[in-house]
Amino acid sequence: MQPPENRILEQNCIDGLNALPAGSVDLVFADPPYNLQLGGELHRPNNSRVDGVDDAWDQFDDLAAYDAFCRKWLTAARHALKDDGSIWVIGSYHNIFRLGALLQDMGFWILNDVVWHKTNPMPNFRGRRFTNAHETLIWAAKSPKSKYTFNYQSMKALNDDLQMRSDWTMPICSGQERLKDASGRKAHPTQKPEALLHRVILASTKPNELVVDPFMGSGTTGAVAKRLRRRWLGFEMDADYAAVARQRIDGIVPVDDPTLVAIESKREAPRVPFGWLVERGELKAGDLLYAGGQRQFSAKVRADGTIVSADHKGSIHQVGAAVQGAPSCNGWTFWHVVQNDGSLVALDVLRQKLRAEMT
Amino acid sequence: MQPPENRILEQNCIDGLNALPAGSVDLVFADPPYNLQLGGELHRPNNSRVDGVDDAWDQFDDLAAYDAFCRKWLTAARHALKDDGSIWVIGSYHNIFRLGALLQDMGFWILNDVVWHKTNPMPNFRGRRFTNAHETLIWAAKSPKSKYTFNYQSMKALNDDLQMRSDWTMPICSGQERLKDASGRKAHPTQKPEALLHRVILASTKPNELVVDPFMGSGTTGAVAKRLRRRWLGFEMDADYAAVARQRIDGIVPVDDPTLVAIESKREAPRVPFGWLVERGELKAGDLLYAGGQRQFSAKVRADGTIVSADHKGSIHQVGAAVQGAPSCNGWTFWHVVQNDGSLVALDVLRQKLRAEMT
DNA sequence: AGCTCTGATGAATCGGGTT
DNA sequence: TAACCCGATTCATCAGAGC
Repeated sequence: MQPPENRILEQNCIDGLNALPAGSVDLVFADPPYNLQLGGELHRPNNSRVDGVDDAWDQFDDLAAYDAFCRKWLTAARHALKDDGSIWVIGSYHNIFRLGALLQDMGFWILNDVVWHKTNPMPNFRGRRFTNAHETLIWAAKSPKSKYTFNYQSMKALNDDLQMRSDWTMPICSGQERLKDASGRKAHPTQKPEALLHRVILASTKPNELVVDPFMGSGTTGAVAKRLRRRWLGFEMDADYAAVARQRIDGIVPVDDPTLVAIESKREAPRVPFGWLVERGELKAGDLLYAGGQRQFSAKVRADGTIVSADHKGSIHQVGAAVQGAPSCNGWTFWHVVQNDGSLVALDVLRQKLRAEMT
Repeated sequence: MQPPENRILEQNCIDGLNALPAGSVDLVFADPPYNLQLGGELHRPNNSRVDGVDDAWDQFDDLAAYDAFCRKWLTAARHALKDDGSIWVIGSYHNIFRLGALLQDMGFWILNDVVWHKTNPMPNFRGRRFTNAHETLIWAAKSPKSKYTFNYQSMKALNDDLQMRSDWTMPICSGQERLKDASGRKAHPTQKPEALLHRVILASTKPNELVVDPFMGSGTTGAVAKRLRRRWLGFEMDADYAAVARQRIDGIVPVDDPTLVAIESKREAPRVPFGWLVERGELKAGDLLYAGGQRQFSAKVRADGTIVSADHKGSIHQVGAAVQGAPSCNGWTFWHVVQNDGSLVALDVLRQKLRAEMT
């Protein structure tokens, strides 16, 4: 018996996966509900309202209900998966620990956790936490003995001939790629970027294998699978989402050679904030900075990377500008530190050193 | 009863934490061991994985044993922690999902998961997976209602005046910082970089607060806490590790000037009611305030520190929100006054002046 | 055509003290 | 306890208008 393929089934994925022939699927990619628990409304500092994910499909009574739901669809996915197949799940801190623990409890063998480092995340508007700037993927085989697929050379080639790491830098899905409905609003609240699925599918499947997405949503998995000449199957209970996804995937043209498809974002030269020099111990809180002829200006370094000079407090740039009465200042070239031999060296030199170590 | 402080206790942390007065600890930082073998011997996450595990039932036994162990020390940590304290744990994919799920099950409230992006990770020699290039930290409050400490401005300063994100780029601990034993070998297998603890402690504690590390190891937590003028306490059962850590921490010199490690929080700045500006004569009843482009909004100051704008009457915040039709407004930055030279200056600037005169 | 400026927006567990 | 009120808080990117 063959599983259905290259279709979206408007069906509960638990029933759908269980109905597939056992061991018929090469890869499962799952972007399940995250179980976000939003309080009231959230506003940006300019008072505009944040359009959060408060859809009914993301509501669960409690952690136990969420766990029970996940155990069911993971069990169904395990049934459908080949012994040498593998599974990817994606989530945030709200749910990823539930998913990871469940996978382990069920006998899956975690191969990697992968961090999607977002280049352009939404800020934390209230200043109460760190900017939530990443999501986590877990890649797991069905068992420790599984002969899972990993296209090592393809991944290395994608990464300028360096081993692909467990942290992936990519922008969120926006602009032309983001699907819109008739009224111009986003067609799906959590559409994933194609670059992410490109890397997942290229890493862990071979051409013509079957990729199944239990929560198809806007259809990114199907779109990328089709382009990369993999077979695919998706479950999506929401008819509107399913319609959007079908239309999207119909428009995809498979490529002749997947390795020719380059939709990866370039790596950037790392930014090095001044504070990192303090954290790293290149400078210590209390160290003195000098500037101007005859060391006309001086300032003291604080533990958080600000500096203090008489009445002025702030970043190296702010204080540099203030002591000179100038509108602006490049603190990296303005301020100097005394080296062991008594000579002065600009902060910029220390930054170069650090940057070299970080590439 | 006061907890012991600035010491390393060679004691099981479960007993040790339980013996501390309830609610006496401001911050817990834990780098727990990872166990895949029954029999009580614990292995660190980065050590080579246990080879003997090829039976799925062994895994389940090990996972259950590990969960039970973690539940015990987390329960003890919860006992010792203040209601408004917070906890950090660090781990890899082997154990971080167990820890995260347990924290949630026990009522902790996850604030962020943070990714330590390693600039120089160990490569994956066999080429069967992605290079394991990060570790994950979880930062959690004791409950959703907790008034945990987050030094937003310090973190922002540390990152060149941009919000600190949930992904932190740092090298692993090596070179001079890495502690060696008498024979030149590394003194501890999983010594954490001081930069990591610098950021953790600076983010989530105030000077002189108590930081406790249940698995002290080579003493990085104590070293950084001491340097940043926090009180600290560590548990370490291995006498060799404890000795190394004590010697290390003894050599640490705290930053000499307490103001260099102090936290500047705008939220904690002394409150200056708007009315004081009127009382002091900085503004007079009848003076006009302006806001918006082209002085779109205006309001008149009254003698009691309220303001009036057409139909709206009340505080600078209330009227600012009302004229904009916004849910809230910071009147200090919204409203401006005309200076002698005709330019506009925000009320916040006048407040700054007054605050400076009050110190 | 090309530039600048403005506005919109993205998986969000986003107050605290006083009365 | 609950109501009230002060007042702190955003980054990268893209679309579209305006020049």
